[in-house]
Amino acid sequence: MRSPGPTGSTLGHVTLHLHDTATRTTAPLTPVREGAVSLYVCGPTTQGAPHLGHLRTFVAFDVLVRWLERSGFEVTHVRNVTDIEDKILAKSADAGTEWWAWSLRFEREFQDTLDAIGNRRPTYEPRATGHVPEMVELMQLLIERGHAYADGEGSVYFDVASHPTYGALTRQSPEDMQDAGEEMEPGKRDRRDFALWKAAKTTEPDTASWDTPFGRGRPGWHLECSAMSRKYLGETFDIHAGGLDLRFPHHENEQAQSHAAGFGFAQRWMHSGVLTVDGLKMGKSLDNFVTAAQALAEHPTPAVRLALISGHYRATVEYNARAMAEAETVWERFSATARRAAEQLGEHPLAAPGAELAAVELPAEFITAMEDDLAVPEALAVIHREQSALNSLLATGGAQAERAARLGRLRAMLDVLGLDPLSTQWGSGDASLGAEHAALDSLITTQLAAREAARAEKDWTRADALRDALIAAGIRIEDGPDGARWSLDTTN
RNA sequence: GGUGGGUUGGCCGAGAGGCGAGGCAACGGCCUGCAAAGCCGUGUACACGGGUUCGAAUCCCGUACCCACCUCCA
Repeated sequence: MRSPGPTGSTLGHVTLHLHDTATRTTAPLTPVREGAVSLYVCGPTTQGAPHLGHLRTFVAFDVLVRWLERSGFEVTHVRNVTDIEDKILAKSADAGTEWWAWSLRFEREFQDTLDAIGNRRPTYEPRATGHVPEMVELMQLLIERGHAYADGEGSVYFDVASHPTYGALTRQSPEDMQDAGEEMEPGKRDRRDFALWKAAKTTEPDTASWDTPFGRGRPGWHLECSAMSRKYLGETFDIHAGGLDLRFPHHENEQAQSHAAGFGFAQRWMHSGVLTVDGLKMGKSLDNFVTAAQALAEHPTPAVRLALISGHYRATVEYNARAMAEAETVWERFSATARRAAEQLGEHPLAAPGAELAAVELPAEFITAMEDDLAVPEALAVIHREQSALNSLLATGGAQAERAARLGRLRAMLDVLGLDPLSTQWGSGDASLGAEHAALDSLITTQLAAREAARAEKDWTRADALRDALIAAGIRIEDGPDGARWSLDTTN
């Protein structure tokens, strides 16, 4: 285990390089506070169920967090919940539900889904509605500094013209945005100005607005992230991350607010590529999402996770049946190899579900790949090579110490990706020793014994009939030197 | 129109001036009673046209097509 140095993590000459979408360069990570990394990831708006586009982003940055922690950094990971917003109010009203009940329902669904797919939980998950005083304070600061104005009706706007570097993040000049912008509300001075705070509407419930010195209203979308990142990470922090589609307007506006308030704000921006279906972005505007629930019901969960990280985090990833079939096959191979090795190793510590994988030394090529802007596709190539070597060893009965070492390395690398097949999260062996599994094991073992007897008598017809019946029932049979072992065939 | 990203073998997907990443599929071999699993082997691909260079998928110029964002979006 290495420890971070003053300019980032160190391992000989290797240093973590991450791409910064603001400068479009890939450079060494140099944290504000030595040995620690502060990360803000834009979280969900709880207007509906999580879809695969959300998962893609949150899984990508979960891999970042895992790698940072594995590298010895103390990570403070904040992911907000936007629990009040136009669509939440509209949809809950249509459904005849309180907006806060609607929000909480999907907040829980997001949390459950992200737990299910194996993400680590953020350090803090602040809700927008819990930070109204912080937002009011920030608006007052912006007004004092001449970068925001209240319209007297309860709305507060950011004054884009007062902030010369507006557009810097996305390299757009405000002049090019002349005819764009949010709705031209009566109190706005310029169409490009955006709402920090939105005046209460008579059509919206009283519970959806708060009293402020500027009048009664509710948070605009962008202000909350500036207020919450400041509260939990400080005025200057290391990384701000989110989906590529949030770059504009959301991140541009966040940066404008925080910089105009005098904060150092994010030192680096990381954006995950979009997830596509038939070549087009999965998203609200096209209404082409596959919900997380659908995908997880149709495929083994770790295979979904694997499919989402199989392309580099900044590349576009296409979701389709073919890609999923491949991910399932690959996952099944990882899983089978690890289980086979664990069975051979018996009580060895590296075969246990809670093995100390952090103590396992990772292959240099794997580290090099991950340190190079999280090159997961390259890291997977290293994993595949390790897997082949382990399989060869298992077939030829190599030395126990070497088998254990290779299994440890395989698991440790997969664990960085959140895909250790023997973890309590994904382990299907010991973890499923429930009554159903025991009953199934008893029945199948009887069938396999009958097949062995037939094979001993060279009654191939009967032996094959027994095998075919098990396969038809969805049982995978693997013959080995010590007899047959079985597992459930999850690939269809 | 503006700002970015992209086009790699049957499919997916890295790489970024010389060395055939890797995976899935397919085919052959080993193993097997036969299979499955596993292992070994087999693929000279980089949108198109010019240019630079001893050498270009990689750099430069041009062209075509695709995608994202340009105030709802992870």
